[in-house]
Amino acid sequence: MKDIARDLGVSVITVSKALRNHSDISPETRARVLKRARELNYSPNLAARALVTGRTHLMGLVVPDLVHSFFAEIAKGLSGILRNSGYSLLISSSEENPELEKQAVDQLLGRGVDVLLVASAQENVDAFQHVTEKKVPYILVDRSFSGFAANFVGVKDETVGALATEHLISAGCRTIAHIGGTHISTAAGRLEGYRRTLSQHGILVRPEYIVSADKSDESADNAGYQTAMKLLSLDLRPDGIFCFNDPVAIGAMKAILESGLRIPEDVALIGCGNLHFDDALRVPLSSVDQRSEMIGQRAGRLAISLIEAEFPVRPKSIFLEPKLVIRESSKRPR
Amino acid sequence: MKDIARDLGVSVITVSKALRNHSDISPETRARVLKRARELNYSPNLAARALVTGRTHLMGLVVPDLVHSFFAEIAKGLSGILRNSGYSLLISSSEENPELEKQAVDQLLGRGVDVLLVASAQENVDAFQHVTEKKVPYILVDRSFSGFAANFVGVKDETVGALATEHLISAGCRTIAHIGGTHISTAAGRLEGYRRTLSQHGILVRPEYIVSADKSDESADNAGYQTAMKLLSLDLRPDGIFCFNDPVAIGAMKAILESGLRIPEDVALIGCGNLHFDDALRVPLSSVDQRSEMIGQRAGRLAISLIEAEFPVRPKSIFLEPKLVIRESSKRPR
DNA sequence: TTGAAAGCGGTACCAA
DNA sequence: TTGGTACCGCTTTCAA
Repeated sequence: MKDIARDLGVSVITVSKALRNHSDISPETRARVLKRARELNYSPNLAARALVTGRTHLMGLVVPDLVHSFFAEIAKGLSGILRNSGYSLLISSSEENPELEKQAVDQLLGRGVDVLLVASAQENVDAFQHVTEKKVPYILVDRSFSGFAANFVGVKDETVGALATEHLISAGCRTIAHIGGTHISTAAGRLEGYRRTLSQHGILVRPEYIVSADKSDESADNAGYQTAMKLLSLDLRPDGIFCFNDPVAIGAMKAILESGLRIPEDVALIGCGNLHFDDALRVPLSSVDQRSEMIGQRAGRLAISLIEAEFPVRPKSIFLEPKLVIRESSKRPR
Repeated sequence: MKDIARDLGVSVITVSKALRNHSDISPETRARVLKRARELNYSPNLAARALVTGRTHLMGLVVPDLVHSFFAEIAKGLSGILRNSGYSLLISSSEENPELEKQAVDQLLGRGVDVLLVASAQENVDAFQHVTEKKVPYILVDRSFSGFAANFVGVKDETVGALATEHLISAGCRTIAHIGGTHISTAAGRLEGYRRTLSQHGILVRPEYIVSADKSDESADNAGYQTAMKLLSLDLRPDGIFCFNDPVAIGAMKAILESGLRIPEDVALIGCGNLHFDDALRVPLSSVDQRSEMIGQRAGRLAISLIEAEFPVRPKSIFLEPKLVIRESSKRPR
């Protein structure tokens, strides 16, 4: 900037203003500045700008697992919105570990991100009080905390659970099990949708049909495999299994087939997330699409609006409509 | 910092030094400073620090596709190494588009990243001259440019191609086709390995067996599907197909099965990347593992060493050993 | 329409 | 071992 100013015989301030399209600069001065800036291949020092404006133009995203393509798709959607917005994206993975998530959030806050987006692995909301104190706006993505008002983008998990369960029922299943997750809102919501739908259809909700794939010490598909095996060994074997996500469903698929059972004839199967390769699985997997990429996009737009809001705004929840995707794993002959 | 200094009756400089474990501060002063800093929940303004030191402690990673789990795993490995290192990771996706990649790189350079890691979608190395000028160290990941000396972490693609082809031959295939990619080093290297191995075994390299899945206008699996269909309609149908990555192989798998052929009896299939869910596919897919997560880890360590090097160091290539993973898709009865 | 002065929150250099 | 001064590169406020 100094160089440009010197070369043109104007002040640094003038250059600064011209570069940012400030109103009170004559068109010709601006043109000259822009020209020289291009010639010198100038690009502003964002750290310096951040120091004085207090805005870093950095966004932080924390996901439980980058390799789970559901979250990768969210990141992709977000990344697309941010392109050409002037914002850069810091991504951290918590590995589904609440403690690591806290560290990641702290690191991002220390970085001075303008906004934080988190698909949280926390069991409760305590960790976010801390974020609120720092006055950094944040958005919960995919996973929320019941009874806690915060910006949120995702689907209504009860609807997800209801859609999946309803579908299994209409496919002729009557003994429907559910493999859920632990501690997180998505698990609770989907379970609730499952329960409600069964009840509405006058189907008994059996406690032994509700199990959770605890993946604290193993991968999701492994957990799904183990859990499904238990379900299949019950006296009254379920004829349909609704899994709270696709990786778990993949594990369950393996368990069912290894037990010599057919999908969907003996056991119908449905997951959540509609991963890109669901179609190419051993048995193409039915799933509830959660609009993962769209979640990222909407979250990105909301994030920008939050940053640019003059005053703190009331938390806003954006609910996307989940969509049933039916594939072989649940197409039962009537 | 000012507050701490005031509270303790020392200078800001003393605080600064104490906080950074600078040698010439008395242990007791340091202890007092640390204590007060903790009480005040102080965290340094990284933008300010970056401004004066010229180091942002930011790393930039550009990948062609976040949703392709091969790259997600690289990001995961990298992210793991960076945890607690004081570095944060900016991630951008180029969507396999050279132009978008350039933009992403420029944005990251503008951000002042201390180092850049790129799995490049460029056809040639021109775009990196630009990076070199900025004197920002960078590492090519997975994909390199032939004859261009740069830091690199990945596998030797010729070995990958050789491993896969060798395996198909030993599985009894004699008419082996290859679905490659376009313009990038990995595609060229794997093709070369394929050629060389066939020749070594005295098998004719037929041009009509070498096709490329151009995914400029469609997804990789779709491209794989289309391309495989062409191969299957040849007069002399191949009895084995080596695909240059797993998404393409998934498309090819679909094509083969839809054509009423069996895998591996009629056509054996192998891909590259060893994606996590290869095991759960319609036909479990043989693949060459490229140690994706390890690539991320090694790249991360190299990146840190590059930043901390006093003097520019000679570019270093780290080659990991690819590993054959045999699954149903290539287990042919002898 | 332009520019001077001040300062954002730190750190480096050198003197005390 | 401690601290003063200057400055990193930019923006904001206000005066010219």
